[in-house]
Amino acid sequence: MNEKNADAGADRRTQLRDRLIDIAQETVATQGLAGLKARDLAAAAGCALGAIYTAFHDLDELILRVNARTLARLEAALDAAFVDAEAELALEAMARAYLSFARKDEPSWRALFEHRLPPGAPVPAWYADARNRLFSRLDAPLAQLLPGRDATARAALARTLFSAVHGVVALGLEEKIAETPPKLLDEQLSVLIRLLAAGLMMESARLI
Amino acid sequence: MNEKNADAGADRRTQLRDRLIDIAQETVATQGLAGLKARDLAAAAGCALGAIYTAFHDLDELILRVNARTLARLEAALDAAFVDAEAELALEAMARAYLSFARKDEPSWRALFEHRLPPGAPVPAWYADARNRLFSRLDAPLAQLLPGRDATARAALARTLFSAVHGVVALGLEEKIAETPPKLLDEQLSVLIRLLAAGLMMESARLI
DNA sequence: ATAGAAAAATGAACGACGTTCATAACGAAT
DNA sequence: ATTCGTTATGAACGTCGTTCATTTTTCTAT
Repeated sequence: MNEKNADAGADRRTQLRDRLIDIAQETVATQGLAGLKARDLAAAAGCALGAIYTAFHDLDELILRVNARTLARLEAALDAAFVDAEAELALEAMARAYLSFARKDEPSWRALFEHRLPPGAPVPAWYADARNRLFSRLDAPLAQLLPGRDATARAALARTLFSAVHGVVALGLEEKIAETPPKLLDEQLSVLIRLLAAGLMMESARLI
Repeated sequence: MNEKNADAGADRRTQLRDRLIDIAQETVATQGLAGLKARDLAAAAGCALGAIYTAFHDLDELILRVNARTLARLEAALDAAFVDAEAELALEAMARAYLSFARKDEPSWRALFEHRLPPGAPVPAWYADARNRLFSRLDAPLAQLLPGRDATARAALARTLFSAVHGVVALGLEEKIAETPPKLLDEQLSVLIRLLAAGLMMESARLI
């Protein structure tokens, strides 16, 4: 096997991979994770059923790729919302952006948390990286609110705040747990940010 | 059909229902929702495969029954943790109890949020009642912290706080999203409660 | 150009799943 | 003993993800 052959093969495989991810992304966006079926996917991609398994080890791997793209879009949404003003405003803007993203792309967003790998399967490093980048978006506002804290403490705090916002959004959009009217959910998020920001300012005062 | 027959039939059916729920509960507790299989369930209950569908319309209905029991145990755990002392202490105790329950009964707890009904299927009223009771546990501490608020506002706030705690616990235990070391997760929860309680006290001051 | 070897694509087949339904087993009344 | 309405049964169905023997394509060497 010479170089040209290897490249051609890798190229074809890469093209198929991308096409499958594109289609799967669209399917998950419109019908949710449960709507993703190997046979439909192959039909939509115009390839054989077995071809999917030449591009990916299994559907879980494909789903992780789709989820990585969702994470990237979520990152972009948070970045777009970031306002370089007062920290509480920035935090509120990003929380609103998170809720807005979850509402607009609910099936894709939900897929991030619905999907589970088979027991014992390790999380691929490239996926762990993608989700870790999410939390770091809160670092700048937190640094402004708590100039005294070191980076490690800030990172932990970023995770805590992100998780709290996620919880309000997740349960708020979860009709089986707590169907929350949209207006009330907006209000809940505002209240949460207000309470947390007030708490952070007291922390800050306590440190000085 | 006379009364005795009808009663006997209903009785047998009820017995089978309870037995199936018992076994499903045990299966979910040890192997998670994904471990619940109709054939294994029938084998463990010593009944025919089809008998399951004489007791329940489908497995979703059975899962809702299992989840309702989990909700009841969670309620009991929160009640046991409730301390009738200072509000912040009560809130922290209940948050810890939530985390502790999720850790101890992780597969069952996870099943509460993993399970989705088929699209368009309404949430049964008895299930909605069971989950609504959860939030109300926070009402007493909140009434202490914010004596000025009416019951509706308190209920909304209870949902917000519960959701925030849930978010920290859910993402903290979710290895695919953010594997958090146990000690750090304990710490995150403490910080969250501290921040929220501080925020609530400022709200309270602002109202007076 | 052509034969032969190597690689890749194919889709029928497999096993597991939830659910259904024709059939069998049962019990009560005659 | 016979009938008849109920209930239980598990083989069978349709769907799913995944595999792998076979076919098709692609490349190499003559």
